[in-house]
Amino acid sequence: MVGKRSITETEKAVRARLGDIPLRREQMAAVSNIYRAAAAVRQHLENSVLRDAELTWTAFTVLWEVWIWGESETRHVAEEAGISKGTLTGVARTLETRGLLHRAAHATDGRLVLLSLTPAGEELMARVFPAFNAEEAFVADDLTADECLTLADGLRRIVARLEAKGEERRQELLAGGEPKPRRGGRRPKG
Amino acid sequence: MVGKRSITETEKAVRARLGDIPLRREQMAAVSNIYRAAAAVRQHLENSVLRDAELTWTAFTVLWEVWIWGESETRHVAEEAGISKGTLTGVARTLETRGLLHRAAHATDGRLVLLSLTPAGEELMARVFPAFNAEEAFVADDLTADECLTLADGLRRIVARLEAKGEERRQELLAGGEPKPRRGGRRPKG
DNA sequence: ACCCGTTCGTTTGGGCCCGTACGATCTAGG
DNA sequence: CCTAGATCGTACGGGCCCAAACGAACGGGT
Repeated sequence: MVGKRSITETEKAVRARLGDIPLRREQMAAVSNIYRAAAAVRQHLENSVLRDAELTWTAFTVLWEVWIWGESETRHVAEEAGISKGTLTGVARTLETRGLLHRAAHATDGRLVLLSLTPAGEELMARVFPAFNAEEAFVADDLTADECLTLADGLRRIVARLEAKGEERRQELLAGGEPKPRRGGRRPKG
Repeated sequence: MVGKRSITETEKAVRARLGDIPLRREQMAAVSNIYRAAAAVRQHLENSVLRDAELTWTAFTVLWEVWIWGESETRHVAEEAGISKGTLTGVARTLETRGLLHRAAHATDGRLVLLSLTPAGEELMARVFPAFNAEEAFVADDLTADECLTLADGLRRIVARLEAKGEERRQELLAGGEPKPRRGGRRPKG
């Protein structure tokens, strides 16, 4: 599910594949392990707690944001959940259909939509979140509390670096070539 | 894009939301930062190197596996890439249409399909991978090499724990309640 | 040769995901 | 007022994603 070849084995194959290209091994090991760990943790939670509650990862994330912060504007929920506003429209509709989420108009700004949990949504989160947190603790249970904090700090510094300098970096990389559109996305009106 | 509220702020809101439930804060911080970092890194790479090459994250992962390991059976590629075999069928078809991937029958086992890169695929990877690796190095550039190794080790231990005990744990959690089907997935034949 | 359980990759259905286009709405500046 | 620009959530198109169902192919046992 996460790959059965070891990091060491992979690095060896990479060096064999292009021994001339200078690799940054430590950074590569750290970053590629972020993907592996994220996928493994997500899969564990999806196949245990979330499956039991019949929630997808994203649906849970959306409910969690609204649960913690209370009634929220959709753009903020999308931002916090790390999904596009277009995606949120669909997820929110699904959750509304299931009677877990409520959509309401803003009192003074007619463009805004506010999301809040229904009583059923509140009940679900009160039941699911403790189980979710228990599994988060389970996956990290081979690490001491100190090691968890060290890990969290290293990851936080990567996130902080990208928030501070990511956009600038992407601009630099694109300088010269026009920004090709990502595959997918609505076609021009013509 | 990754959320503008701090971890500290979030934890405070969580405690306010359910002060009675005992949280495991260190583990929670470590694990939730894994999601944040993974999403931030993936988004950075998708919006720079991969966008320039007109590749999605998954498509790149599939090409990378075949590039590093050479002609491979599809089930192994899916396993290593961390996607289901059904997903791989679609991704491989897309890449085949674009002339980057080649599909061939196995010499003796008629069930197997072998994937390999076309010359165009080889050329693309030789150009894209160095840029990809450079961005992996960029995102971790605030960490020393030692810190990268510490980070990689912590993440590796989480992955190892899940590989060793994840399945068993999920069995324990399901004991008592029948395993509800994940949302999505083909309906039973009835 | 013929079963029969196993293992492939593919199909299918439901859902997530992004980025562009779009219409409704708000807000400044005249 | 009124109009130009900004910003909101939604519609849409293309692609990814999973799990169950499926048919082709394998392989051991008779």
